[in-house]
Amino acid sequence: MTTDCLHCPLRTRPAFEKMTDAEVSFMRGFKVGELVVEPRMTILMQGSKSPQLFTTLSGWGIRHTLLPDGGRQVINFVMPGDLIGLQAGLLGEMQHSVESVSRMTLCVFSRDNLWDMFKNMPQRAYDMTWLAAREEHFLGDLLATVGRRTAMQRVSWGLITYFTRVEMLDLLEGDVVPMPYKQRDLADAFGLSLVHTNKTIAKLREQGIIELGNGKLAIHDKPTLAALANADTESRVKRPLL
Amino acid sequence: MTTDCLHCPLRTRPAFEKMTDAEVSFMRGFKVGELVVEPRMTILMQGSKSPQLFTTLSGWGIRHTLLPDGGRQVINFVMPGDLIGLQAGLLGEMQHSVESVSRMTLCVFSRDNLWDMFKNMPQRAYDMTWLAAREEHFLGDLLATVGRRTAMQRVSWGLITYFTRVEMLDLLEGDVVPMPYKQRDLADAFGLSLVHTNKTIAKLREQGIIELGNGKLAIHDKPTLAALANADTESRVKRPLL
DNA sequence: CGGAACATTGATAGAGCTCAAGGAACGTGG
DNA sequence: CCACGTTCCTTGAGCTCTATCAATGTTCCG
Repeated sequence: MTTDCLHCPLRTRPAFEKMTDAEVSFMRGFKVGELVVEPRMTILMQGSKSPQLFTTLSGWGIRHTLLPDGGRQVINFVMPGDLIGLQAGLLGEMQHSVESVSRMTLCVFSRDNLWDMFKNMPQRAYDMTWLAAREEHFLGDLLATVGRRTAMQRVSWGLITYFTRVEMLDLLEGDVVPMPYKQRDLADAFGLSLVHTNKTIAKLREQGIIELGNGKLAIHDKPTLAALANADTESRVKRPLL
Repeated sequence: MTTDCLHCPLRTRPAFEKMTDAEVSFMRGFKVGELVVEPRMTILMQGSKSPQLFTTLSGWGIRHTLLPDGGRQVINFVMPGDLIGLQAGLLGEMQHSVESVSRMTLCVFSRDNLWDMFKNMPQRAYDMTWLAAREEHFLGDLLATVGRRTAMQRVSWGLITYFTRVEMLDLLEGDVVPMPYKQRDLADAFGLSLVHTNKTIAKLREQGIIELGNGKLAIHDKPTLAALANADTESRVKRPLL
């Protein structure tokens, strides 16, 4: 029992651009199935040649790189509406792994149909490239954070950025958003040790700026957190959904 | 006096995929001009809405982000054949700046013709998306380096990666490649201070592993450098040229 | 010859890491 | 319903890697 694109629960959310009827019907054909994965499973493996791409229908995941010596760098957090596997689809091989954090439901697309899309539905192809460019933008921001910010700035920046992304998905309740990620995940994203991440979070908590725990993140004092982050405010534009 | 795509000096290099006649003639129409910039000039400014994309015909540049407090994170090194301004072309606004390091010659494309390309030359559109995915891959690797490697690993990884990229452009002479970037640029790429970068390079030099200076980089002992880098070997595939 | 840009080196301090131990929350089985 | 294991979070102590500060050297150009 899979979700028909016609009744896609994501499509109508404010974060996403409107889709034309032609696009929706194309996507119905593009979608070859649905995949449900349990928490902490590997969806795509670094180095693998997956024949499939996915769009996250529900749930939370992580994209990360594994270094030869066992180190782990989180590349991005995966949320509903996010496309994954573009690298495998285009380059032929994943350069990082994708794992589920919560239970996830994924729309499955076949790599073989990608070229069809470029040929027959250029609007969708354009959207896909748009998403790739946006992904690159995110990565650049994270790189600047990890390369040039202090621990306090990294954590502040990371939490604000995360908060804003989730907020746009309409998952905000008061000043609280879901936070399924563990401190281990955050540390690996910010390029910090687990211990130091924990201590930095503790400082923010003591000052009453945030609350974090039990699968929730609350930001009580956003202006202060933003100031600590040494960041410009993100522009919020609608994005296409694939 | 601009270069006709028909006689493009890059197209035939081993790093790039063959182009069909139809593609070449399309590119001739796509190219609206040529731009020459002197060293250390800003080509695209963070936050600007450039109406143009560029492909580097010759010369060397840098993509970097500027933080509000003055910090600078180098995102990537720009070499001949590299496409720049994709973000401005698609997202409408640059998220990082691009500056020249040496004198550069750039092929100029108009953003307005991008959609034409997706509509009428899907093969080229596909190639562009391929490039975007590859760029994302580079960024992910750099992120993992900056986030999870020690200073010695970062410098080793950075020099090897740089060397390999340049090598593929057919610019290798013995074990020497051009290195127009200053230690300041390297430090900002690796997320290290200038002083510490200098001292780390000095160590590699003392051990006879590399030579660096006077606009050249020589790698005398690649296996040792690779071991120090804690990295897997990069796969070398041909890439499209836009 | 003087100045600018870049590279090098030494001294010192501090941010963040590692190690280690304990606490809290939660599910499972007896 | 309690004991126990597992996973995650928290806190303290000590140390190391890297940043910062400061000075000197080098190269090149006008």
